[in-house]
Amino acid sequence: MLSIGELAQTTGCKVETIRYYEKIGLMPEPERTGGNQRRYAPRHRERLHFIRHSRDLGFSIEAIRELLALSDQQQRDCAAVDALARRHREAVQARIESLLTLREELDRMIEGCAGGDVAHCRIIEVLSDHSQCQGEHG
Amino acid sequence: MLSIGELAQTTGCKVETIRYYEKIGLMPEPERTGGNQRRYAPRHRERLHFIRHSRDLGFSIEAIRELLALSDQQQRDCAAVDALARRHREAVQARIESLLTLREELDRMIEGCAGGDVAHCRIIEVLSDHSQCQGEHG
DNA sequence: TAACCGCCCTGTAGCCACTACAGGGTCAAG
DNA sequence: CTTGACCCTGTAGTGGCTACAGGGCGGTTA
Repeated sequence: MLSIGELAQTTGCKVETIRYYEKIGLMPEPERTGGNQRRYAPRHRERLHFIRHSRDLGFSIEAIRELLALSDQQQRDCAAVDALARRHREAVQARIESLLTLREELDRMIEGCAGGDVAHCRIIEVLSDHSQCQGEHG
Repeated sequence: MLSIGELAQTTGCKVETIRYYEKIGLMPEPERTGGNQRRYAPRHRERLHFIRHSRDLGFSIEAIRELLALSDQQQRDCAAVDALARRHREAVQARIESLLTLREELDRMIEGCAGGDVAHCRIIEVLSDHSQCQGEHG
């Protein structure tokens, strides 16, 4: 049985975050010592690993809640899991595309800056006026 | 002179957001009618355009605060503006790279899923175990 | 002039996913 | 038995808004 600090260390998760996951019902309530301190069994460690890894892969708390519920129903078809993962993949893809557009606009803006004083700064000028951008962004 | 609703319409910014920008000191306090309603001059519209465009380009509120302060000092050298823009560009670049890594892991995970039941779902398996990932992410 | 209705006002609370305290209690080593 | 590292609960803060509640204003119509 692990204390919350030990669990935190083995999972790379902060103590406060573990308590937070418990409060929002993502982590089950662990046993307690006589002095009211949490003591975790291996299954808690596995679940926290699952949560942390999913978070690192960008899944939202609500998505993880669904994934956990699905992973508890071992005999059901995994189509719902697949759909969730694909939806998230598409969201990541969209974010990448919008950041690439952004980077282009930033590059154009920065390249345009030839030094000198603020009154003639290309960056300030572009920021004031979106029509000087190549395309849409944001 | 524009009412707050008119200003919102011409800038594509919500009314609440304009009031929020005023509260945090990003927008200057406008004049008021006898009945205490805000009335905006053209310079407010320009400033709000600057703010919105900067936000769309991903600058943080604090960065915009600095950019606005710098753009008010027309005769100073624009090196500080340039540095701010470049730093932001690098942050965007880093974010893109981390999302690309993420997308790769998600793709590998999704491709690995051959259907069937949750007990044998590759996605659930990888989520439980980071060592099955190619590299670091998150 | 009164009524109407859409707009405006302030202030507060909520969103996400944590993080950071304050003010106290517990556990294990020495 | 004392020390000090850890743990407890509860609340408030982060960024950048958004969404009310409960009231007031402004301009048009009757």
